[in-house]
Amino acid sequence: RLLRTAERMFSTQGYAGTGLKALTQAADAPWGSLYHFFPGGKEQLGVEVMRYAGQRYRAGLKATFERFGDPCEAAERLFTGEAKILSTSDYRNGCPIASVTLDVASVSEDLRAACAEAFEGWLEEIRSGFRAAGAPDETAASLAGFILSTLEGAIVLSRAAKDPAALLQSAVYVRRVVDAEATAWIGPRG
Amino acid sequence: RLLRTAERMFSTQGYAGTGLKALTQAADAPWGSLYHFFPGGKEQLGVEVMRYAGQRYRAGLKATFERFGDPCEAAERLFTGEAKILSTSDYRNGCPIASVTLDVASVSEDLRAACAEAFEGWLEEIRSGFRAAGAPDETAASLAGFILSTLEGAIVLSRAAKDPAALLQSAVYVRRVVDAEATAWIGPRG
DNA sequence: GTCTATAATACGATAGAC
DNA sequence: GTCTATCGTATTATAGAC
Repeated sequence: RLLRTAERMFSTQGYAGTGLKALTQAADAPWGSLYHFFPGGKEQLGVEVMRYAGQRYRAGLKATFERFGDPCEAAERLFTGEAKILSTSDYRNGCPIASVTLDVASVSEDLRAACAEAFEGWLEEIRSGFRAAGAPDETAASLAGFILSTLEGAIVLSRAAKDPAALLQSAVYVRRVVDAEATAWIGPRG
Repeated sequence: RLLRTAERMFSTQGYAGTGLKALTQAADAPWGSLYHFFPGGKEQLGVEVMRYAGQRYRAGLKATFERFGDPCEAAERLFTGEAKILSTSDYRNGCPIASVTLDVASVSEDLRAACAEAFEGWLEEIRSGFRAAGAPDETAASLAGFILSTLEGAIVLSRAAKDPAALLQSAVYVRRVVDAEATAWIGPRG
């Protein structure tokens, strides 16, 4: 339960902005239990939260790509889905990995590596979605990097503006890119 | 000088992770001068840093678009240029606006608005770059949102992985998108 | 007016009580 | 083993000395 609460607080307040005292209070957990479960302190907590959130979102990605047979449509849905999530949560429910990355990438090497691993898992999931549709390995890899980059950046812009415009604009162009690439391996649309 | 130092520290450590004491120490400024220049405390400092950094980077964007007559090439250079900046700074020199946004977008309304204004200035600069080349207003607007989203997200992924791959992969696809769009308003390449 | 010293508080971490 | 009380430090903010 601490992990789940920490994930939410990291995504809205960042890593440095989330106090351990406030965390235990929000999770209705006693103060000592934190250092019982995480003897390594805040850094260990952060690493495990990155792992936890990484797996959770990765499962969501997998579900999205399995739900829509066409990976191109799945990619578009990532953007429109996130737009809905943000607008219905008053633009608070962002990406915990991105928040922690920008806070600590240059401060804690362990945490940076944990963030990188979480992102890598997402990239692998997106890659496999495109490979399953017949895309070559290299194409799937660069498409995944492009899609996740655009998605993460659009979340940042949308949260700053409290407006899903960036996500919706990006959705259109990303869809266009993946559709165009798809014609290269499945032939002209059909 | 405080603004310049704070911009750098925000971009590497985030807003919450940057202590005012460490800031004055890094800027070789006495402790009291901070509250002399910024009576509103840390929040006012943050707002003014966002303004300062927003204008600085906006000038850089303008210079890039003016340097390369073709806005499509300018857009691509934003990515390759940032890739060089990151790799030569050991992936520390990220985007201060994005860092602060993810730290405080849901905590301080004033700071969130300042971040949004900074991003909006960049978007306007990119838009004007494309409008100058003949793009319709709506096309320029959605292209700008897409480009800036992808750039910001690619910076996050690159910093986490300590690898410019995300930026370079994104550069290819962004270039492809803007080139394809350009044919719609200037006719087939030439 | 510009800076040093200090106040009040919250932080992360560690003891010891049950 | 699980939780409460406390420690030392760092934080932001405010006084008062020059």
